[in-house]
Amino acid sequence: MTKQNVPELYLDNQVCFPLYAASRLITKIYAPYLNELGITYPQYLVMLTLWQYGEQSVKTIGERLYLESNTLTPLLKRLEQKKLIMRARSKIDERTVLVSLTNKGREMKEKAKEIPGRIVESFDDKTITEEEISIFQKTLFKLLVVLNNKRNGNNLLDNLDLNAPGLAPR
Amino acid sequence: MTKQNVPELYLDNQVCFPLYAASRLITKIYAPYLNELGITYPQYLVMLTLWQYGEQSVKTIGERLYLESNTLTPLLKRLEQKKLIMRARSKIDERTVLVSLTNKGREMKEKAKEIPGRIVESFDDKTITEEEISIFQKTLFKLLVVLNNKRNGNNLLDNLDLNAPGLAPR
DNA sequence: TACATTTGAATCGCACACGATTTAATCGAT
DNA sequence: ATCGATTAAATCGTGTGCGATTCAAATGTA
Repeated sequence: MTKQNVPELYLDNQVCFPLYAASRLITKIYAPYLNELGITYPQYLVMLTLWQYGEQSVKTIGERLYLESNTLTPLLKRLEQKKLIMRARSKIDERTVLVSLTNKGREMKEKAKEIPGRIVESFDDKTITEEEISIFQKTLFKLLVVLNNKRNGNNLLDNLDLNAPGLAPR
Repeated sequence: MTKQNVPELYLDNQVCFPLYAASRLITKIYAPYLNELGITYPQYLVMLTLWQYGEQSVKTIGERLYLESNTLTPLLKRLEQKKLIMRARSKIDERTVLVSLTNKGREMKEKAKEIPGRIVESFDDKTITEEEISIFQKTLFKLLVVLNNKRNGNNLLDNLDLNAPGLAPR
């Protein structure tokens, strides 16, 4: 990508805006399904990390979702109000708040399991092939690594948690 | 293929979350450059549409950015306070509010022109090739079409404004 | 052991997003 | 021409995001 071709608006408008728009539209696709569970998309992501990894600190959740306490603390309080999670100071390190699932939170996982399938169904329109999505996902993943490293001001790939929900299988 | 491995979890967690995360990280990349101009990323997108198309209604801006008046009205009022735009009811249709650039808003374009190049520079790290980005952009574009059609509940591609900023060149 | 530094959450203020509703203007079928 | 339906903005309430700051706990170093 030479400077010459960039003049006005390549990555800028060709990628950044569509990414921003697609992200919002996808959240809207989830909304009706998540409404049935009574949670929002960001809250769903927190639940996903808890279902996958179990009890963990606010900081750890933040590293996995690329969010910080200023966003997570209020969000977690809302999940707590809904009796889906519990928050408790760690006995070992009083600075740390450990987040864990309640029974109600664990039970929600069963209902939530249907969601991915229902989302994929709604994309089953042959416009985009599975292979295309696969390639797309790989680049998206790389992009996330680059962006995350820019943000942290280093060149290590180590910073990306490969086990973050949705970043790697399993 | 067991339920566990079904591509279901695929689009869901493999694409949706990274898309959400990448979108936010990209906004953060823009922040320092936009700070120099005193505007936010969504405000920058509105300015882009005005620079590209000139005077247009709130509804039209919304169609181009996939936003509605509940988001745009307050945002436009902030741009108006900054003396970058003007808002005026249309004489022809009193329901419509026409948004246009002030001189200050027009002048900002010159400064803003540098931004795309500076953004692209920060991606010039060889991790992602130009071809990869090109393919990525194509799929992203298709995705946007599919998502937008889902949202509007029809199968026409016509709904997507191919001239939306960043969706197609020129 | 003191004590400055670092760290993890929380808090604060502002700006989106967006579902739902309201208001005013226009359209359209009779 | 009338009046119900539609349309464009605005308004309202809730929930993120995030930069900046605060606070308390833990850490490192003299």
